[in-house]
Amino acid sequence: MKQETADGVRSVERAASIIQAVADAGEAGARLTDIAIKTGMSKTTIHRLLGTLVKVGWLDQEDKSSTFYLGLPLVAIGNTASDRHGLLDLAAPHLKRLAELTGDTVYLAVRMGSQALCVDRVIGNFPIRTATLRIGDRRPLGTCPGSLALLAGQPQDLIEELMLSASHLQIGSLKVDTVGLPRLIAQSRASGYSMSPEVLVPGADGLGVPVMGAGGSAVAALSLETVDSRLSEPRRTQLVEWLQREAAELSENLLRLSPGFSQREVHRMLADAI
Amino acid sequence: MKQETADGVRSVERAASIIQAVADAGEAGARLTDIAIKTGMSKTTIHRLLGTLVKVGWLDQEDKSSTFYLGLPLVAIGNTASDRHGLLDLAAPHLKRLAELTGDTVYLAVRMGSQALCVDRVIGNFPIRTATLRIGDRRPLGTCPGSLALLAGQPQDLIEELMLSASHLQIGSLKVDTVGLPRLIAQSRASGYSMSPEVLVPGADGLGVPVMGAGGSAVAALSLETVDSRLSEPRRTQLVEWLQREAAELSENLLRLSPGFSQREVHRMLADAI
DNA sequence: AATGCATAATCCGTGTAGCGGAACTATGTT
DNA sequence: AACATAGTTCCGCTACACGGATTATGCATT
Repeated sequence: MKQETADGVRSVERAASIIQAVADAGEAGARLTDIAIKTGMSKTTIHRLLGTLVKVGWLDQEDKSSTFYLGLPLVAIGNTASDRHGLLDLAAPHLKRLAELTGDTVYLAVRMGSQALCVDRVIGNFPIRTATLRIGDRRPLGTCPGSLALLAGQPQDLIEELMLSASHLQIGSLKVDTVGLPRLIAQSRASGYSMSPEVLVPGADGLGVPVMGAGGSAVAALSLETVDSRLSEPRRTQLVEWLQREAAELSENLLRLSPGFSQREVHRMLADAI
Repeated sequence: MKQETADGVRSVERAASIIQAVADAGEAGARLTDIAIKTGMSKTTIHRLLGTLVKVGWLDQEDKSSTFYLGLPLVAIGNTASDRHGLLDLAAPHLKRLAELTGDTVYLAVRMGSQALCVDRVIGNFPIRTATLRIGDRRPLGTCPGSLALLAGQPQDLIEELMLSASHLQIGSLKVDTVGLPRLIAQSRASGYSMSPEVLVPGADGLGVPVMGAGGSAVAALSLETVDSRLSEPRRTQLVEWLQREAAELSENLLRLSPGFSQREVHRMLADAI
């Protein structure tokens, strides 16, 4: 065998590995050698690519030290990425309103492969604060209220596929309860909201609801995290109601403003309308 | 002349141009031809790079349409980028507290070249909401309260340099008042806070204070935006006091937890301490 | 100071990976 | 049906990236 299925621009793939390595290093940054160990690429190559990456602003070498950090321009890029179809702007008022009504922490998540990606959050004013997820954090679908709502809102065939997918079975320390999951999904669909399948943080718990897009599947999820004592019955029904109302409104705005239709389809529809 | 000073990995530079082009296109995404027009590169090259960029997850081609969006993994990367040295985590409680105390919108900004980059914000509960900046937005230094505080907090020689820098004179529709700026900087330094040099959004105004890092220069700025009627005197003094207190605490935490010292220096200091 | 050990920067010959013009296909428009 | 526009594939040429070897730098230890 020559190369596996290597088609693609090598340098760019390598550059991506480097960025990923630096991102994994987190707030502390990474040095050339760290990256070499992590990626297995030769130091020479990394050195060359580092130069380019610094040049384009994706990496940053503070003063002239040997530690590299992710470049600040990536902040703007990342934020634009999370605003695809204007979702962030549309959802912001709903998140804010929920956080005010409930006092708890509210999250907005979208699906990224077999994971849920947290793209926004608003922390409420209730004195005891629970804020487990940060923007950019990922969870395997089905392991927290939001990601469960997102999963349950997918078409059935996709659910099967996602549950089977190997990467889905275990990501980090979180393992998906493959056995119990179908029941949880059924429950979510029946009741219109999702509860946390297992307690991740002792004392904290949450609720999630799907945000429907065109085609009847979930494009996002709104979820809420609070101390478990504040999820008991009189309050829970109220919370679910609020979440569902905001999700419905958001869904409506999404469908009106950013259709999942191609330009051609829109054209055709406009033509028909005239 | 052969090539300008072109050293660097071409493909990666090109890939960066493409990502930038897609980012500039914003929430609506970009097509191959759009990118070709914007970057001036040949379609073949773009096509090849697009393939790679999709493969590494930096671009996303929804279903199989011809529109490319920024990949969701960039959200996580961008967020890590803004958390350099743990700034985001350290600052979050202060932002939250300020937003609660004041009811107004609070921003956290850092310097990126001759611009200020907004890396976090919390919208307060006051019924009239002003939220001009979004996370990832940039402003030339000196054009808004936060960026002015950031500028005034730099060492004098850097200020001169930044004010001279051509790119600084006009970015987008914002033009820096080069003439009035030195006075504004002096005022900011004397009073310990900055006011908006000019009104960007009618009826809205703000205050900014620097967050000091090691070496006595500003590493970040806290700022606050509100309706101008809420900035008149009895209240303004109170706001400045709150901002300065939070900035001071944040500064202290920054110095304690994430020093600008190299690993060796830390080593030596620890050794001395024993 | 002197030595030793990392890590980072530079050099350079080799081979291939990336380049882009042109031709082709697909899709929507008049 | 003919046109227009956007995207894809082909292919030969060369510039460009590769990585082993070498040198330079910066910190710790003696």
